[in-house]
Amino acid sequence: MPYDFKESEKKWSNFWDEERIFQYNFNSSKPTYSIDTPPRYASGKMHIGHAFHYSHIDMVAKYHRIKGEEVFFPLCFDVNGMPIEVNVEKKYGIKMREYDRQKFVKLCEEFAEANINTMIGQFRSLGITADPSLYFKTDSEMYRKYTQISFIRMYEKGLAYKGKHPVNWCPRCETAIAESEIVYEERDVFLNDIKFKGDDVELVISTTRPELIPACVAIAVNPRDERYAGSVGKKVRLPIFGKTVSVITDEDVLTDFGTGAEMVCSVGDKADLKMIYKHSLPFLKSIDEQGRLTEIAGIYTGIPVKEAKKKIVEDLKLSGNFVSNKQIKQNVGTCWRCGTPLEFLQKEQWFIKSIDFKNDLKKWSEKLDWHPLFMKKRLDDWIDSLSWDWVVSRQRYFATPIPVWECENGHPVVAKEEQCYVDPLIDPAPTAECPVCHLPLKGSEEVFDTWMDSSISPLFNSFYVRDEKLFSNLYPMSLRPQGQDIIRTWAYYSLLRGNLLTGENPWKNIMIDGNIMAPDGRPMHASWGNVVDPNLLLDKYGADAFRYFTASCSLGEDTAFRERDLIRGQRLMNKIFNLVSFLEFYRGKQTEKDELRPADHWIMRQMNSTIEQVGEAMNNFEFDRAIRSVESFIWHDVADNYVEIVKHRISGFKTYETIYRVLLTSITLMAPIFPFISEDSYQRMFRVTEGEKSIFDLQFPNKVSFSEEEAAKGETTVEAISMMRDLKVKDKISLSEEIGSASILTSSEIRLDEEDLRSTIRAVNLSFEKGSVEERIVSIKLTPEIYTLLRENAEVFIGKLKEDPSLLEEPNVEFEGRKIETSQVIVTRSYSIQGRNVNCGNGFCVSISK
RNA sequence: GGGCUCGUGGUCUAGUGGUUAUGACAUCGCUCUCACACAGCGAAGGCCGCCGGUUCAAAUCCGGCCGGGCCCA
Repeated sequence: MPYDFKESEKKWSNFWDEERIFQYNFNSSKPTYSIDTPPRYASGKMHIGHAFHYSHIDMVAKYHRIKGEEVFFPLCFDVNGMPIEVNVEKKYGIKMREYDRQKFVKLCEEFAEANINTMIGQFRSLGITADPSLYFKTDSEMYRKYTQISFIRMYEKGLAYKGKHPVNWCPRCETAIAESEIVYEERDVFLNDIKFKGDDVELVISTTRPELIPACVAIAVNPRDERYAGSVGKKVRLPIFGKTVSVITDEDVLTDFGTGAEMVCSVGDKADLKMIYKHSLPFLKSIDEQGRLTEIAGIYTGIPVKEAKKKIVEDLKLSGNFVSNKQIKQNVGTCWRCGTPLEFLQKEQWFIKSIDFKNDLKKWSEKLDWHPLFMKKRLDDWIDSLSWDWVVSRQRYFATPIPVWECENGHPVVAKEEQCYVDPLIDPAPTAECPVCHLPLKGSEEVFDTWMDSSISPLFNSFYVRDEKLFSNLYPMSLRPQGQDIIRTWAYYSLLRGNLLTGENPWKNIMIDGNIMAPDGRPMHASWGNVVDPNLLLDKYGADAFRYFTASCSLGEDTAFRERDLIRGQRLMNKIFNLVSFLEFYRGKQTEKDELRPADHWIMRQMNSTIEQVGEAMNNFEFDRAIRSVESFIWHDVADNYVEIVKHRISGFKTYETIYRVLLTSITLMAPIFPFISEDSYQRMFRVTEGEKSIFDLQFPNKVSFSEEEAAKGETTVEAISMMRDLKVKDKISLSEEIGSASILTSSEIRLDEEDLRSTIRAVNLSFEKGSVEERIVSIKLTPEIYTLLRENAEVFIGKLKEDPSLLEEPNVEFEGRKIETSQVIVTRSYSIQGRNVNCGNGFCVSISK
C-alpha cells in the first residue's frame, strides 16, 4: 500500500495549526534563532521560485527547532507599492490619478488581502510553517508607524535630507525611480547624423535623441580627435532652434561612436550630467513630469517625447540639416514596472545619505556570514558602483506617507514620533505654521519608496522602539534569507539602515538563494510557455517530494527545474513509509533475549556518520549535502542491507531496539526537509513510546556508541550477503528458497558473522575454503605522502612493484636508498576462481550451491 | 563591455590535487523476495566544454577561448 501523501499532508498541517507547534514562545528559556522572513509581495500568487525559496527557509527554521532553539519565523507580506497599483488599475480599468485617492488605496488593500489569503494557503500546502502569531504586513498602520519613526530618527541625525538633484523619472508612472529600479533593455534605435553650422565652421553630430536639440548646451568632441581640431572653441547654431553653443572637448567622448561629435544636453543622461558639472554648463528643463517637451522647445512645447522626435527629424530634413540615420542597438534605461524609457529630471526629492557610508557598508558586509560566500562580492561591487544618495520619495498613492508638511516656500516640518502613524494629508502638522516664514503648512502628498518599508523588517521584527527588552534579545537577528536579485536593494538598504539606526548589523548570517529556471534552462516566461505551476506539482507529487527537489539544489546557484527529482522524492517517501510499516508490523512481538551482533554495530557506525554529515551540512545551509547523506543511509544501508539482515531475528528485543532507533533517528534527521512524512511516521510508530507531541519536539539525534571491531565484521558480513543474494538471483533461485551450502573463498583470514550470513541467505551450511582464490593486481597507487616524497620517481617505483608484486609481501621495500613501508602502497586487486560461479569482493569470493 | 557563477555518460547531477569519476532519471536483461514492482539484482553508456600552463600527479589550481545564467554598465 503506497503512502497517501494527500491525506497525510492535510492531516498534519491541520495538526500543526491546531496545536500551535511552530508558535514562538516569548517566555522560552531556549536560545532564540530568529529569521528575517522575506515579506512575500502580495501582487499575485506564489510561483515556483517563491515556493523553492521559502522551502529552503523553512528547512532552516525546522532544523534549528530540532536543534533545540526557540525559532522566531514570522509570517509576513509586503503590500505597498506600484505593482499592486498597476494591477488594480488593470483589474478595474481605472487610472490612479483620475480616481479618488483614499478609495484607490482601499482597492489596493482589498486586492492585496485576497492574494495574501491565497498565499497563506500555499505556504500551508508546502509545509512552510511561518508563525501567524508573528504576522505583519507592510501596509498596516503598525508597520508604517515604524517606517515613519525610523525616517524621523534619520532626519534628526542629519541622515535624511531634501534636495534638488536629477533623478530618474518615469513619465508614465509620474514618479522618481531609484537607481536600483532601473531595468536596462536593449532596443533598436536610430542614430541620427545632424549638421550643425557656425559662421566659419560646420560639423555633423550623432545623436539618438534629436528631440533634445533645444536642450543642447554644448557640442563635445574628444580632444585627440584630429577631425575636429579646427572646430574646438568655435560656436555653432542649433538647427531649427537657432541658439548658439560652443564646441568643447571631453575625454569621455568616444571617437568611434557615430561621427565622434555629440550634443551635451541638460539633462539627457548620466554622461550628460557628468559633463554639465565638469564644464559648468547650465541646467535646462527640457522635459516635464509627463514626458512632454517644455517651453524651451518653442513650437514643439507640450508634445510628448516620442512624437517630438518624429516631428523634429522631419523638420530637420526640410531644413537640410539632416544627413543620415542608421539603426543601432542601444541599452535604454526603463521603468522596472511599466517598461517606459526613463527621463532625467531635476526635482526636489527626499534622500537618505548613503554615499558617505560606502566604506562603512563594506565593513558591515564583511562582518556578515555569507552563504554562499561569493555572493558577498556582488554587494561589494554594487556599493562601489553607486554615484549618489538613495532617493526615497515617490509620487504615488499606495505606500507609507512621508510624515512631512511644507509651506509654499518648501520648508519642511517633520512629524513628531508620538504622532506616528500619521497621514499628513489627513492629520494636522505638529506646528501651526512654518517656523521659518510663518506661512501655513500643507501635508506632503509624497510616499516612501517601498524599500523604506521592507528594509526595516529586521528592526520591526526585533521590536525596535516598541520593546527595549525584546529588542536586545532579538536584535541582531540570526538570519536574513533572500534572493540574489535583491542584494542591491533589500540586503543593501537593510544593512545601511540597521547600522545607521542601531550601530549594529541587522543579522549574523545571510543566505542567498539562486533562481529556478524552466526545465529548458532558460528563465520562465509566460510568453515562452515554459512556466511550471507549483500547485500542479504539489497535487501530483506532494509537498515532501517538492521539498526533496528544492533540497537537492545547491544554495546560490540557478537550477533548471527537474521533474525527475520529484519522482525520486516521491519514491523516497514511499520507501520511508514502508520501512516504518515494517517496524510497525513487528511492534510488541519480541520474545527473545538477544545480543547486539556485528551488523548492528555496523549500522550504528553508518548512522553516526550520517548524523555528523547532516548536522554539518545543515549548519552550513547545504541542504543538498544533507539530503544525499540521509537518503543514501536510509535507502541503501538501512533498507537494502540492514533490514534484510534483521528480518530473521526481529523477534529479539535488542534487534528490534536497534532498528527502532535507526528509523527514529532517520526520520528525525529528515524532519526539517520532509516534515510531513516525518511527522506521519512519528505519530504512527514512535509517539506512543517517545511521548512528545510532535516529532519537532524531539532533539537532533546524538551519536551512539558501538564497537569499531564488531562494525568491521558487520561490514564484511553485509558485503558477503549482498554478493550471495546476487548469486541466487543469477542462478534463478528464489531468495526465500533454502540452499544447501554457501562458501567463502579466501586466501587470508576473514572475520564475519556466520550466523547472520547463514540465516539471511538461508543456507544450511556455511564453509570456508582457503587458498583457492586467484588474485590479479588491477592497480598500484601510493599514498599522497609517498608521492610527495618520491616525486618524479613515483612512477618508476610503481613500475618496479608491478614487475615484482612479491616485494609487497615484505613490510618494507628498498627503493633508491629509502625504505618504503608497504602499508603506504595502495593495491587494488580483483579476485576470481576458475570454473566456478562466484562473486568476488574485497579480499574474498563467495559461491553457493543448492 | 565589467563582476560573479555554471559547463562531468542520452538527460540531469556529486566530486576544489592522489584507489578503476558519484548518483538519479531514461534504456536493456533477470526476479512478485514474507515493508516496498513507486521494489530488488545486474548490464550498457563518459577523450569530466575547447586550448595552453603549473605539478611526479589536474574533472579539480592558473591563463585564454566558446557556451548558459544572474547582476550591473
